[in-house]
Amino acid sequence: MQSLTQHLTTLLSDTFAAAGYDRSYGEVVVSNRPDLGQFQCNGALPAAKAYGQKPRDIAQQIVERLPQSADIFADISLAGPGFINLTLTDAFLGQWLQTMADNPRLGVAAVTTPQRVVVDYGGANVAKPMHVGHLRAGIIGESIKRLFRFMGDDVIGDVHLGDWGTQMGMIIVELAHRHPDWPYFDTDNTGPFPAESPITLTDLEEVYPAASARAKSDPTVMEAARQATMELQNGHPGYRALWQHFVDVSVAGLREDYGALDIHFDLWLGESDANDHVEEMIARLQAQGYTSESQGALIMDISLPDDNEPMPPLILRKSDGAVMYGTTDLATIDLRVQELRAQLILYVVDHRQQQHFKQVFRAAYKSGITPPQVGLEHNYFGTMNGKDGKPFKTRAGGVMKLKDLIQLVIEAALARMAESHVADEYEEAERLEIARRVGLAALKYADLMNQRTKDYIFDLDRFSSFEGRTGPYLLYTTVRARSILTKAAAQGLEPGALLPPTVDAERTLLLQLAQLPDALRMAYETRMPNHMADYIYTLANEFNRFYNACHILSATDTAVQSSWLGITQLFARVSELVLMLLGIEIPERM
RNA sequence: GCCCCAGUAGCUCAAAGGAUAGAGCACCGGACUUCUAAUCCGUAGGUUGGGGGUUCGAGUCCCUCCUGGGGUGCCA
Repeated sequence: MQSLTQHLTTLLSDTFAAAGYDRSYGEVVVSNRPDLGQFQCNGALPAAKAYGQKPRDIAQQIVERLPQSADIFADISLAGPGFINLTLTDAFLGQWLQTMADNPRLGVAAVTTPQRVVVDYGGANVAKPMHVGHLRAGIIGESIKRLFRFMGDDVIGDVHLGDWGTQMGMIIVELAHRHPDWPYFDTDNTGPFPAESPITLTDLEEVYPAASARAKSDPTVMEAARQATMELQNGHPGYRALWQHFVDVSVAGLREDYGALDIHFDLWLGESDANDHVEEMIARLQAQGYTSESQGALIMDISLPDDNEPMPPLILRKSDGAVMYGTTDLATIDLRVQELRAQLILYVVDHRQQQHFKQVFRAAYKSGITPPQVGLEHNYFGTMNGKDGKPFKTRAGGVMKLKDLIQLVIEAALARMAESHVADEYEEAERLEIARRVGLAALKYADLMNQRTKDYIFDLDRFSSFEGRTGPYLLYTTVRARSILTKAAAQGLEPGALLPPTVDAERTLLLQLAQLPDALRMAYETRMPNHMADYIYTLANEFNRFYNACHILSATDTAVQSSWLGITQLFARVSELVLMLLGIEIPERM
């Protein structure tokens, strides 16, 4: 099923073609002048240049060739230098929305050739608690994953933990410093080692910053950390055993944190999972002549003749023998292509990694690890800045923990509920669940509404705001629609066939509902959930206008009433779908 | 130094080269004996950082300058 604008575009394209012009001029978009028409086609203006004619003359020819009967268009007009303004008949609009309502996918066509897509969007690191800086990757990545899945692709979400770099060595060295008596540090000991972790998550949250600080301030500690990292990667039994403990402990905590955000991964792999593949891959790259030695390191040149900036080589193996994340990322791509049969890999990672991914992607294509038809994309997002415009530190301490932030928004939601007394008589458990969903909706929507690629200001007030353009507004509106349907059902009233709209608020709501496929397609093509966030806010706003203008349950005309219930149901279905795609849970009532 | 990104209402953000640059917050004024007022309606708020250029048409594309942020071979 085509979207409404696609349908109209086809119609206009045919008309342009019939008049002897290229089809491409027939694109129809929603009008930015609703006072003049519901849709517009601007094709006559560029066509005028290509064909050496006056734009108004071309537009006039198109207008004359369009079906003048009242079947589709109530009004076709020519304005300004050559804009074609289109307004649909209410009958056609009502009929179109009925078709959408009858469609299980709400008129959203699935992709014709589904692809195996890997979305790499976790970004969390072992041994570090999740903080506010981890929000975006999880929230945006989860939404992209859900959208791709809904569009019909075969999607695998991978958290891809940071579990193999120098930080691991730092922790090992720090623990060796504190507990030299632990069996993991006895070089003669090859195991077995204790099954019980010697360290808890709480311990790690204190150990990591301490380890990081000590390594940074003391070069010999840093050197020891590098050495430990190399030994870990090369299979030092004690280090491996200890490392496995803190990975397990961390992953248990991370599962909880992501679970609390309703973010779920299909794979809990990390950098370390590519390690067994690294040697083979490096050997292959060496044999194929892609590598060279430089300053003791094994590197791969990935510069191109027309680069307008110095492009550093990808360092496959450091001079100390350890590998960095560029190497594990490359090996991970190899595994994803070979074993997961990935056709498209999306990296939802912040924009500071742009050069890194440029390097890795170049290496992947150059070496043939990635065949040309497989897509590698860095769908980067902007950093969260403080009110001073400076980014939050992702490495050093002092940043608000994710758990604290979540707790804070839930408490704000509870306060808001107490204020309006709506939930006073609800059971405690339900009240808490509503607060959880409302708080998380506020948090997630405040993030998703921002354009993915841009930085934005982290402002607690925004995350605990429940009025206007917020997540809770969307929940409230959806719950309100559901509530009407429930009340109607209790009176024996069911949603029925959609009639042509008669009220302005109703008409604009239908037009907005009809844009669902376009909004999803835009978000899908650009991998930007904010297009869905924009859409659903506008839609909810139109529903609330409709709600205020048309009192459904007291409507006297039963056919109109059942049509309005039909519209309400369609709105609820669309809203539930889009909120699901944004990763936002809706309460039963609020 | 070089390379990316951003600069739009008091604040936070929108605006596939199209007509009169739009929302939310905050401010001011209206609408609940009626389906949940976490709602709706209205007023006000702008030489889109400066300057040049391309175009029938520029917030959007090009050049240049200013400001801020990020990246820039052995952290991630």
